[in-house]
Amino acid sequence: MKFELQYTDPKSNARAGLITTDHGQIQTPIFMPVGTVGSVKAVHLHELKDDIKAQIILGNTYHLYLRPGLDVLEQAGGLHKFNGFDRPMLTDSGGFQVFSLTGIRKMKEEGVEFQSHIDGSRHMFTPEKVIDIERTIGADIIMAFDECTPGTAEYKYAKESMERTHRWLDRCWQRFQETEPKYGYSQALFPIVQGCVFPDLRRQSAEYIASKGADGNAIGGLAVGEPTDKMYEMIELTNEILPKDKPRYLMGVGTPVNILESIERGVDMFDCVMPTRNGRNGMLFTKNGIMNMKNKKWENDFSPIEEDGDSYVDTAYSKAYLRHLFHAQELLAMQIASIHNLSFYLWLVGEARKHIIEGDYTSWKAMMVKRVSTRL
RNA sequence: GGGCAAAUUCCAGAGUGGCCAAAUGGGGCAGACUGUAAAUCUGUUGUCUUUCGACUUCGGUGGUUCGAAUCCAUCUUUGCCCA
Repeated sequence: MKFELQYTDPKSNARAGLITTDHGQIQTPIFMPVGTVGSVKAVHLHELKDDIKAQIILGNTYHLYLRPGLDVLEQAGGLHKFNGFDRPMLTDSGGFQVFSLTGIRKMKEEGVEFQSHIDGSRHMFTPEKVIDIERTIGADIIMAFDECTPGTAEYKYAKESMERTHRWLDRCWQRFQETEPKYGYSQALFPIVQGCVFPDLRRQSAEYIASKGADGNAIGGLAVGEPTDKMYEMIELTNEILPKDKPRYLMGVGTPVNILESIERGVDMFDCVMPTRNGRNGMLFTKNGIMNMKNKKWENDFSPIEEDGDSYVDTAYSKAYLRHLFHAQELLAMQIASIHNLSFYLWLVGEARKHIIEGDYTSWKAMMVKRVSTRL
């Protein structure tokens, strides 16, 4: 994997770049749709590629390991062959599941013992095992196994957690060096900065992560319960330390505003379930603000979903029709919402890139932040 | 024509003397959702009031009772059975 830093905003830390993988290139800043179990929920391949114009999508180690399982993935020849998405992919390590599956997992120095949310069976994830699984899934970018520390953690816990994540990183790194890709194309391992909301821990973690000299670096443990201004503060001080010539990936973030603000602070890559999950639950993000499509106010509004939207669904369907589909619990509602929201997110980061290149990112961002956060 | 059963808040449907403005489900209205245990979850759903609370409501009418959605009479309507 290669990263070329193409433009840097003179007025902020925003950057535009180009990532090259064996499955193609990614223009940054980029938003990566989440496809946890190997599918971006409610979205077909041709919609994902041609309409949404996804340049890279995510998969999840924990979920794919449980189902369909490593045998199937290996027989398929990796996830790209299995799901048909022939562009770059990234796998999350299961570190987020360490955070989200509280109650059915046990943390140990060796790793994490999980109970499957599907059948309750017990599984042990160690850093080594996670790398092995990620080799088998075969994403272009694979994430180190970390603990996503809750944003509300106390200092003592946050420190211990961060230090454990660092030790796990060493083990991931070593396993990664000792093993080869399985399917004939290369893989890059991204380490993850933790440290919760504590500046000294964040700096310490960023320095440790930077010292690995990885092809790209991630910022984790944000948007997990801490105040938004804390999140921005952590991004800022982390990005002062992370190398400029490598892509920076802010994991799991976020709202359109979060993304615009983080781009300004030097983040290049994003992923979030928000456009798909919230979309399935009736929330649409548009250039002009946020709509809850289930609301009565759209009942008789036969205007297009979004007049100047970037996706064909925006003018193909009306607000009233989409509201009807949600009320009728039609699958099409979730499909339309997902396609719309992902198209919007990809449009947003694409516009951000244009404005970084044109040199007016900060003023454009200030205007956009107001527009996209309006409640319609 | 005769017999039996039933009528409850938007719908279905509990409730058979006070703890009932009335369970539960649906529907409606609104909210939440940030590396997806999420096509999920939460709140609310008679009127008025900021709260306390007040008022109206369980097919109609009239009773019994300190007190009725609940008991009695009668009427209306609906369903089932017999002819």
